[in-house]
Amino acid sequence: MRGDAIVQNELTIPRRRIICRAQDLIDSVLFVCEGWAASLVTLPNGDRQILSFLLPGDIVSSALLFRPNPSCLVETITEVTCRSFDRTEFMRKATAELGALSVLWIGEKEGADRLAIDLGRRTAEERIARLILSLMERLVMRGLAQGTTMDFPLRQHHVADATGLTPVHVSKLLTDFRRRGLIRISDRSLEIVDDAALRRIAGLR
Amino acid sequence: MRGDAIVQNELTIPRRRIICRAQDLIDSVLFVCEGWAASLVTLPNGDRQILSFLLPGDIVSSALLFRPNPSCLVETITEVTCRSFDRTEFMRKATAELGALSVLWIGEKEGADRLAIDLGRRTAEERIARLILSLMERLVMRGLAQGTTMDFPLRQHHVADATGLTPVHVSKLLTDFRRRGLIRISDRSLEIVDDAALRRIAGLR
DNA sequence: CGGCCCTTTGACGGACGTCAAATAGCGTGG
DNA sequence: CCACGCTATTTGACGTCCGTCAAAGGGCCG
Repeated sequence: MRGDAIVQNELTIPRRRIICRAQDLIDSVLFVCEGWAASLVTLPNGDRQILSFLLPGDIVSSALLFRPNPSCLVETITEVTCRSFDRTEFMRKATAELGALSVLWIGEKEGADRLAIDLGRRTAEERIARLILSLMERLVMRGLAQGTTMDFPLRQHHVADATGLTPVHVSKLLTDFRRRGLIRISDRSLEIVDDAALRRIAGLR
Repeated sequence: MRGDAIVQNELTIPRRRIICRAQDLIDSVLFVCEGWAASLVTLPNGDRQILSFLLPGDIVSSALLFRPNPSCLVETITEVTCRSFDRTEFMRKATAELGALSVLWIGEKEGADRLAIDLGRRTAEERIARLILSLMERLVMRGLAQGTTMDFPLRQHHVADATGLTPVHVSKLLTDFRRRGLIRISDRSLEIVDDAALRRIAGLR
């Protein structure tokens, strides 16, 4: 899935900005190069559910590979730079590599299923621990973190929106995590101090 | 995606039986012809989360299109008959029709996202109402229900496993729905008596 | 310095879970 | 057809996790 030849352009988006809406018509495929974003849904009552965080290297809504209608809102968290490709052009090249596409597909589906399991069957503590660990793991896999410390641009309301909780409860649990010496947060950076304990809470052996 | 020529065979599975496990190796693609099944995950503590119900016409785990490892357990609810196709053979034919594949893909992803939203942000009442309405809708689309009445082979523990609730709480809410004249359940069949009210509860205008 | 957003903290309430016991169905075998 | 046993469902009392509300600090930027 090398697409260097068909780069449409590269663009930079300020933080807290909407990249695309569910009603938009988008004829390009976007990949995040730097920064964090989130794809999410907002309910009539104003509640928000973040479906996934987009980190550098992620595709913005793989549904856009197949049709121009985004399935949900995508919003930047930090400033984001990304590359856009013409959709039909991109798919002409990608079709040959169905394998790479299927990896994308399966990865997204597994992520969505994991989220459902967390929200359906785990406590607030478990959900937050799992969120932290999964973000760390994804960043480490991409060489963007060393294993115990990572950039952490999320506000507590992002954590709340991702875990199905309220910002108030997230605050209580995060300060509790800190008091128990599990993590350290300062200056938009998060350090996992007691990895084993955090994994135990997350239900990972 | 017509595959009549490559049917491997047709098989019948009794109710309450496991079709495939996450550790299995399956080199065929299965489609449900009759009956209901569920794909689900079980946690170490015994909790279960149903990720989707499989109705006649559904593919059993579309991940199996691309690799032989199921991502979760699939279990029959009623007796199920299904058709199996050789995976590589099936994909050879399907690759030409990327459009049909993408419809499958997007449908599954949307289903998974809807589930996460329900579990993260909706009350027990809303979740159950939405489950009933979505099952009805899917059956009607396939001509398997007339719009107000459907076969309903689910036990309350299935509803609980799908909505992230306990069987006890599901029982209380279902009897409440019945007392309020919203639905009628008898003899493994469910009738929506007050569709408008049920939709209102579900948050669908 | 003032305003805004974010975080923290505490008191309180409600939705849902847990536990337990009673009842109802349902299939099996006598 | 009845007896039995198992599994589902119902119901009530009670507990707890998490939400709501409100107020009081931080931190950052003009």
